[in-house]
Order: sequence, then C-alpha cells, then structure tokens
Amino acid sequence: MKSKAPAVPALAPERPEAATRQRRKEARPQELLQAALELFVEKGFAATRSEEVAQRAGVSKGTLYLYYPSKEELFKAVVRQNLSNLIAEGLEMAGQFEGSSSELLGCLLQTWWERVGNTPAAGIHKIVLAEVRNFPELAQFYTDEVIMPADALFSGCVQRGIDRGEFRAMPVHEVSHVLIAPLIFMAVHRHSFGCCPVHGGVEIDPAAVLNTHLNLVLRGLEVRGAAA
Amino acid sequence: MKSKAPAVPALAPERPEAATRQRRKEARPQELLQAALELFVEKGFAATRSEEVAQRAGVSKGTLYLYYPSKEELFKAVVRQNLSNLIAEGLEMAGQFEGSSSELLGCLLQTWWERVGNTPAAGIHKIVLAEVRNFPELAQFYTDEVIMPADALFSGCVQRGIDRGEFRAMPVHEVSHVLIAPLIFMAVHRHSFGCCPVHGGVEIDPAAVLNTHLNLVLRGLEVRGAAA
Amino acid sequence: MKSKAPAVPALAPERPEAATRQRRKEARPQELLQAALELFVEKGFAATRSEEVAQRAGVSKGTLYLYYPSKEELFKAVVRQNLSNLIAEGLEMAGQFEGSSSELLGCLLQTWWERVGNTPAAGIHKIVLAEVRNFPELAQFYTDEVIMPADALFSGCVQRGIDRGEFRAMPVHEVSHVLIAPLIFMAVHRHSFGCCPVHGGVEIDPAAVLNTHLNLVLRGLEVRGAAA
Amino acid sequence: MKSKAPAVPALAPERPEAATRQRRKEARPQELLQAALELFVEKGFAATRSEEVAQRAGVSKGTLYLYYPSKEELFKAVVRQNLSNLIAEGLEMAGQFEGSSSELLGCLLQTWWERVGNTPAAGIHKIVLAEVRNFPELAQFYTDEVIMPADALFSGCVQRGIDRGEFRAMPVHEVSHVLIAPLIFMAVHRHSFGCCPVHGGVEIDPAAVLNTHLNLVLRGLEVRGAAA
DNA sequence: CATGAATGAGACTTCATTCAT
DNA sequence: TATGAATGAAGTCTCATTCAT
Repeated sequence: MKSKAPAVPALAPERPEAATRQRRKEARPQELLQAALELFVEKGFAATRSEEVAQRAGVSKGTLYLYYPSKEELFKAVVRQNLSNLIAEGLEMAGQFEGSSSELLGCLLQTWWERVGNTPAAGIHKIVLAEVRNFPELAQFYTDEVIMPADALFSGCVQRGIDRGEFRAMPVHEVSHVLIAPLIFMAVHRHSFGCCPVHGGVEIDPAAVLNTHLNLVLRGLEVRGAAA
Repeated sequence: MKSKAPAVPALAPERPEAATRQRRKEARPQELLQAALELFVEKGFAATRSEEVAQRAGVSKGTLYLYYPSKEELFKAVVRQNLSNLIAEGLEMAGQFEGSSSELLGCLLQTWWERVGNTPAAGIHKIVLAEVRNFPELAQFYTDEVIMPADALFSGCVQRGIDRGEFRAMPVHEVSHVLIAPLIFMAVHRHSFGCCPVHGGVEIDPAAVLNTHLNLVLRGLEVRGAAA
Repeated sequence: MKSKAPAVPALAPERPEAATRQRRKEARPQELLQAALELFVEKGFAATRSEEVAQRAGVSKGTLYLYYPSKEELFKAVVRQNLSNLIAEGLEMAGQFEGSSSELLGCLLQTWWERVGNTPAAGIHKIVLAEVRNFPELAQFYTDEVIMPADALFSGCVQRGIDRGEFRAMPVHEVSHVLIAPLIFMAVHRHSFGCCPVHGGVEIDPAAVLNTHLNLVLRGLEVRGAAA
Repeated sequence: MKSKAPAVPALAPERPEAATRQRRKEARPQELLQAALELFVEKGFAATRSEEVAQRAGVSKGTLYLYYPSKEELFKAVVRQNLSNLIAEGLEMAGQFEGSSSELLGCLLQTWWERVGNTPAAGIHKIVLAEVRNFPELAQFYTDEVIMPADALFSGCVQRGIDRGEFRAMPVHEVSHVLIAPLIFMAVHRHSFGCCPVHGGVEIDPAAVLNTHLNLVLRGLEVRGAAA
C-alpha cells in the first residue's frame, strides 16, 4: 500500500484512495463521536476502552488522542454534540401549530418519540443519567440545554390548553413532567433491558404505550371529561 | 432461642464469647451491602472501587472478600437484598384491598414512592439501567424478580378495575407501564440530577408530581368520565 | 458441645473425647507435617496455602501457627523430618551383608525402592529439587544428610566389589551416581507425571525398569563379563 | 521477500521506519522467553513475578502482557519454544546413522548432553517436574511432545541394535528409560543443587558420569559380552 | 491451647496515555 | 498527521500472618 504509491504518478483527484482519505480526515471527529456514542451507550463510560472507540472509528489509538485529549473530554464532546442535536430537534418540532392543544401535545410527543426516543441518539439519556454524578459539570449543561427547554416547551403547550379553555387548570410543570417521563423512561429502557435477550419479559410495544399514555393523560387533562 | 428466652432469666451476660467479634460478624453483610449500595448509586458499579466499599463499611479490603467473593457478586447481593424488599412490599399491599380500584392504585403508587422511590434503594434502578448490558445474567434476574412481578401487580389492579366496571376497557400492560414509568423515572432522577446542584433547574416536587400523575391517569381511566 | 461439659462431672479418663483430644494434641506436629508434606508434594511450596495444611490436619489456621511460626519454617520442618527418615532408612539397609557385591547392590537398590522410592515420602525429593534455590540453607543440609551418606553407601559397595575382584576397576562415585539416578528419577516422576492422567503416555513399570537397570549395570560392572 | 531480495539492489536503507522500534518488536518475544526461562528455572513458576521477567528483558510490566496474555501462557510458550528444539535435535540426529548401535546411542546421549542437558533449557525439566500437577494440560502436552518422541527415539535405537544382533534381546522401553534417566537427573540436578554452594558435596563431573554410564550400560547391552 | 475474623502487603492484569517513528 | 509499541498507575483479588476471644 505504501510503496505502490509512486507507481501512480499524479492522478490525485481521480484516486479514490486519496479522495477517501481526505474525506475521512474531515469526517474523523464525527466518526469518532459516533463510535464513542455507540460504545458509551452499549457499555457505559468506564467499561468502554479508548482503543475500542478508535477501532470502531477505523483509526488507531493514537489518532483518537489527536482529536480529543482524554477519554473524559471525548465523553463530554459526545454528550455535548448529541445534546445540541436534541435541542435542534426540540426547536424544530416546537414550530407553529394551529389545532387543538390536545392535538398539539399528541403530535409533539409522537414526534419526539420518532425523532429522538426511537433513534440511537436517545441512548445519550442513559449515559447522562448514569454518569452525571461523576461529571458534575454536565448537570448544569444538561439542565440548561435539555431539561429546561423541554419543560418550557411542554409546559407552554399545557398552559396554552388551559388558556384556551381546553384543559383543566393544573400545575403545568408537574403535568409536563408526567407527560414526558414515560417516553424518556421507555427510550432509556430500550438501551438497557431492550438489548438484553430475556425469557418471559414484559414485551413493550412503544406505539401502544404511547397511545395509551396519550389516551389516558389527555383525557385526564381535558375539561370536557367532566362536561361530556 | 425465640420463645424460650424469657424462661431462662439471666443467661445472656454469661456468654462473653459473643461480645464484640461475633456481633460484628453477623452485622458485617448488612454493613457491607449498605456501603456498597450507597457507593454504587453514587458512582456506578465500575467506578466504585472495592476498597472504598470496605472503607465505608469500616473494614479492610480483605474483609470484604471474606463475605463476597467478587465485586460482581457483591453487586448482585445488593440488587437481591433491596429487590426482595420491593417484592415483599408489593405483594403485601396487593393482598386484600377493600376500596375502589382507583384508591388501590393510588395507595399502591403512594406507598411505592414512600417505601422505595424515596429511599436509597431506588438508586438501584439507575445502576441496573446503566450496567445491565454488561451483566447479561442480571437482566434475566431483574426481569424475573422485579419487572414481571411489578407488571403483574399493576396489571392485576387495572384488570380488577375493569372487571368491576370502574375503569374503561384498556390494554392492561400498557396502562401498567404508564402508571409506573413516571415514578421510576422520578426515582432515578433523584439519584442522578437530583444530587447535582444546578442553577435554575426545574424543581420537581415528588409529591406534586405524584398527585398530578394520579389525578390525570386515574381520571383518564375511570369510566364515569363519560357517564358524569 | 461446650455447655454440655459441666453435665458430665469428672469421668475424664473414660471420656473418649478427652482421650482423643489429648492424643491429638501430642500428635499435632506429626499430623501437621504429614499434611504439609502431602500438599507440598502435590502442589509445590508456593501453591500450597497455609489454611489447606491446617484443614487437612484437622485444625484451624491459627493452630498451625502455634506450632510453626511461618510457612517457610513449616516447609523446612517437613524437609528436615523426612530427611531424617531417609537417613534412618539408609542406615538401616546398609547393615552387614555376606553375599557377593552384585547381590549386595541389587538388594540395596531393591530395598531403597521399596522403602523410599515407592512411598509417599519420596515426594520430598521432588520438592527439594524444585525449591533448594529458594531455600539455600537446605542445600547444605540435604547434601550432608542425604547425598553424601547415600554416595558413601553405594560407593562403598562398589569399592567392596572392586576390592574383592568382582567388579572391574571403575570410578566409584560416578558408578554410584549411575546406580541411583534412575531410581530417584523414577521416584520423582511418580510424584509429578505419574499423578497426571495422560493419554498414550509411556507406561513405566518400576519393577521392570529396576530389573533392567540391575541387569544392565551389574553386568556392565562385573569382571566376568569379559571372562564368561 | 526471500529470493527476490537480491534482485532489488539497495532498497534496504530506504526503509527508515523499521529502524529501532520494529527491530525491537520482532526481538521481544525471544528476549521475554529468554528472561522467563532463566527466572522460571532459578525460582520456579510461582515464585517468579511477572514484573521480574519484564525487567530482566528490559521492558515494563505492561509490555510483557502485550506479547503473552498471562503468566501461564508465558510459561507454556517457554516450554514450547525450548521443547521444539529438543525434538528437532533428536530427530535430526536419529536420521541416518551408519555405525554400530552402541556408537549411535553413545553419540545420541553425548549430543543430548551438549545441546540440551548442558544448556539452560535443561532447567525446564525441573520446572515441569515441579509444576506439572498444577497444570494438567501441560502434562499431556509434555507427554506428547517430549516423553513419547524421546522414548520412541531411544527405543528405536535399542531395537535396531537387537535386530542387527548387536544387543541382547531386552525390553526396549525399560532400557530406553534406563538410558536417559541418569542424564535428565543430572541435568535437573545442575539447576537445583548444582547452583547452591555446598561444602564437601560430591562433585559430579558430567562427562565422567556420562562416560561411566555409557561404559556400563552399553557393555551390559552388548551381546559380545557373552561371546567374547 | 485453639479459633477464625480481620488485616494489608503484594501479585496479576488492564488500560488511559505518551511518544518515537 | 497517523501509528502502535511502550509505559506505569491503578484496580481486583489472594493469602500469610496476627490477635481478640
């Protein structure tokens, strides 16, 4: 591979190897973060070896350290990157909505599941839950970037429903919590027990749970529950 | 030893042998499990060093291994001990209940929170979620000992409500999931973010969330929602 | 067992338990050395745990240390005791002999095999060979107590044969070495490979080897080999 | 790489990459095995610390584990490496031999002593004798790779002598045993007592013993003993 | 004397990190 | 930049030895 290079003079742009290498070089951080995310989700922070991350990203151990000065920093970068993504997703789906507040919340939760809960990136929740106490700085970060925006989003929708007379008057933050908790829980579950083959376990059909959840909670929220 | 003790007035002080050493030996497993639980919840399984556990229990490294042959076995013992309690509580309460199914579920969840969710034992959920993929046998164990009994308990109560015409006909397993998920999520949260001082975080009042949760979900379940 | 003692006033000599205990107490050092010898031969010095020795001797770990201040000292005691036995055996069989020197040597080797080589005590050779370099003081000890007496014994017999015109004139120490080496080798072998079940190994029949050995070497020694 | 090398005149110095690091990497296994052999022979398997081996080979503890996954595997590798040589030597010599069977056996034993018995590799016998009961698989390995081939080699030579009318008819396996035992014994001895300075010990001159051994045993074997 | 719970030095092994090439 | 050989701190576990009972 090395000594054959001089045999092919200067066809640089046509050489797929060079093209690949270039493309690879720029994609390195992405690939490393991707590999690290997968492994951290699979095995946790401590049980993931640096070399495994490098291998899965197709580089050598040394190269990993060219991009991230330590395993801790790599971990933080993984969390940061995926948190940014989460935020982006959140804002994206917040958007403008015309219909009823029940429909809005249903749509929001449904979308969250499809775009976050059901994707590999959801595993980030698992790691963060497990490791915040070992990386205290992440707590503030995660609170600012995820918990508070998400709460604001959902609380806002609940408040909208109350303001429009669709929902009963209820404490919005608590409702917000009750609304998201089962989804996050389910998402986390998929990355722990969901990956372990057990005999006789309770099969969870996410769609069914989501439907039931909405069915129960929205009905519980709606004011016409008493009226009808 | 049990009922005959009062029959023999003052033999107790005659046994000088059981004074210190023996009493300690009997208390050791408890002390070690207590220390291990705390540390595993604080730092996770992998990040907890055996010696730390021993130190917190006030013994030396070697002593720990006198009682548990490996860190992994210690972990399992912690899970086992604390989970047995869970099951016992659940069955005890499920026993015979006279009131309405809504009251039953409310009482069940309330008790779970007081006796489990609000105690250090709840932190186990966090560790299990985080580590189960590294301990495949634990997955089966936890499924058999916790997840399935819990599901049976809650599903049974929901079914009871449906049978008695109190609840709407709904998929019981999914309802069961929706019922417990927010509690477990809250419990896990208390042992991860709940322990990190953050500025401006959404303050979660467990009692309020629990009330809101019950208020919403039970109302959503009840058949009179349509009747009234 | 403890509290029942006062119920039986003073039948000391009749109590088999006390008799046993007394007898045991005096036999302790013997039993410990016996157990230690067995284990050292089986597993070697380093791989034998103090507690195992105690267990096999039927006492507790602590008791072992009442008799021997350390594992090293126990080891030396084992070697010393068994070496003394070897010497006793050697002297015993040296005796006075009337017949031909060939018969004398044949008888000597045969007896050595029966009384030493074929007994568990022969395992001592194995340990000593393996461990002298870690216990240098044993070397002098073993040389004085075993190697030199044995050499003297066998060399003497060879010299007797030469003096009496039965044997060719040959270097007596070297002949002595050639005479004993196969026996010791065989004895050691019995305690290493001889205890491992292997498929297709070369079966060694000690009696046949001994016969062959005598047949060859004595014939090689005898002066009439050329005459006959 | 093999026969094409001379066809490419001066490419060698062009590879600066293989300068130091690479050459060391290739030499490492040899250096480690050498150090391990020495130490295992000196102190035995159990009493040799991994780090000592590394130090003697001039590397760090971790490097040792880069090449051998455990101390036990290192031990096996030592046995394997040195035993392969033994076998090779034996087969090479056994090949075609023109002279008398006495000469063949004499030459065989003489060579064995020079090439094996008198080198550090002979110390392996000591370790194997001492440790084989703790490594059951080693017993089979050693039997297959050393004991049986060696027996076949020597038995074959004896049989050759009998077939050609040079030797008396005798049980070949037993003769074989008698032939090798003193050599191995002497080799083992050199690595245990031979290394301990003792006063007044019986000085063993290997060459003299070997000569005496051959003198005695071959004379005992030869048929002309009766004929002459 | 005897026990066995407790200790802690020390062995093996892993793996994050460095650095010569 | 990229590599991967090398390092050594640190973790798990063992076991000879001690000592309160």
